Amino acid sequence: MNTKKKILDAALDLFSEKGYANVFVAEIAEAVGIKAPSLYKHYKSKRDIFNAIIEEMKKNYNRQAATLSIDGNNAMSDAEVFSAASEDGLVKMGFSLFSFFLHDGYTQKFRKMLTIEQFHTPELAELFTKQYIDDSLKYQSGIFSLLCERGILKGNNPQIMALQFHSPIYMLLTMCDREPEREKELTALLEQHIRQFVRLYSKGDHL
Amino acid sequence: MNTKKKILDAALDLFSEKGYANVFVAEIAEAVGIKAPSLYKHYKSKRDIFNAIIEEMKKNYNRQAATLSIDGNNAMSDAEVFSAASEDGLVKMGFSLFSFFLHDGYTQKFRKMLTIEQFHTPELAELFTKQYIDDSLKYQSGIFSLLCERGILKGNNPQIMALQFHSPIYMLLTMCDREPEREKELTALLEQHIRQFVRLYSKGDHL
DNA sequence: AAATAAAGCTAATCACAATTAGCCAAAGGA
DNA sequence: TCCTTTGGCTAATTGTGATTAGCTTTATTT
Repeated sequence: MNTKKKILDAALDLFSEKGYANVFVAEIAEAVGIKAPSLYKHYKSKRDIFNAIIEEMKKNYNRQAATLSIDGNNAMSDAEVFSAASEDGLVKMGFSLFSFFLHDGYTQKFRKMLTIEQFHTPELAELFTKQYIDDSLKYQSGIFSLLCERGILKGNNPQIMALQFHSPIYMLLTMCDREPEREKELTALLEQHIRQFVRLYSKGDHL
Repeated sequence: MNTKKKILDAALDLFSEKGYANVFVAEIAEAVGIKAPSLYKHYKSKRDIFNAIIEEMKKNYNRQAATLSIDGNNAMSDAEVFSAASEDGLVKMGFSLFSFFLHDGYTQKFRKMLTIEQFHTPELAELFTKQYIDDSLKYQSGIFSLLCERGILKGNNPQIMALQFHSPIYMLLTMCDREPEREKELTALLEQHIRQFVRLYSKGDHL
């Protein structure tokens, strides 16, 4: 039931592995358990399926962003500040971010699909940068800004702190996307990065 | 003259913008100034052109890597150590790396092409990670290792230092690939990142 | 229960794009 | 100069893969 949704899932699955142009509508149909022409009862073209995926993922993202205020437009609760205040707290935060992005099926597939299709239109390029970089940086800037204000970390440029915190995580993530068998090794690096980061920005610490 | 080479150039140009599957052989031919069937006097198929690009770029890369010992297997000269020792030295090094990768035509096009095609085969995924991440990290680890040994920087984990130095640079690079109009803004961030990085790893510095 | 809509199927169609056939002109070595 | 190779062209060929036509069945509405 709900074939329309199943089509999107199957298509995302295939697009994320092979790219839009290398997927046949017949493949999508087969994955759903119907024949190719039947797809056209639900979507008017292959492109239309692709666009629907984008719209759906945008919607999800914006919903998430609104509740988590991940788009950087909102303050943190005291509980959140507290949990990010310690080295272990930041490790936990980094890991959960990393793990979610890496293992959540939709998130990973959508990221891979956008990676492949990002140069196809400027809109996709912007979406990519917004979702995976700019918004994350804004959100984390907010956190670091608070941590500095409260004297928990030193530093006067939260934006750069966010860049330095986030980009290694993101890089390790994309490496796992390409070579999943390296996950263990790369997770170890992730932890070392975060611990080092905290020590660097801790007051009076000498590494 | 040397149509064979011109074909590779034109193909790389197109593949890097639209991806392999979205480029017609007729387009490549037109860019070269010949008709599609004439291409087959030089390469036996479209795929063959793609493979030739990969081989050519691999060769170039290995040549470069050998002379620069960028693959991390070689020591630095004293002059290089010296030039990397100061804040301005590292800024310069980061900028020249960034600028080369961003503006060198072949380098940028090849990176974009690999980005699009990376999930097509495991070989391409490995090539991507090797060229743009692992080798850079090894190389920079070597540098930071030296700088630490000589007491110029503090820190005991050159690999993580390299990760923290390199990944923001790489992230800003990919952002410029997607949205070239942001180059100025992103270059400013690059400089701030490097200066901050040096201060963090400087002995007895208080940000 | 009749009527209509929704969703599936098989069998075309249609378009397009890679590749091959076969011809011709220029280049260059014997 | 003749012969062969090289690289180009036009005109097929071929395969394929998205989409449409038109029919059937199932579900929904009245």
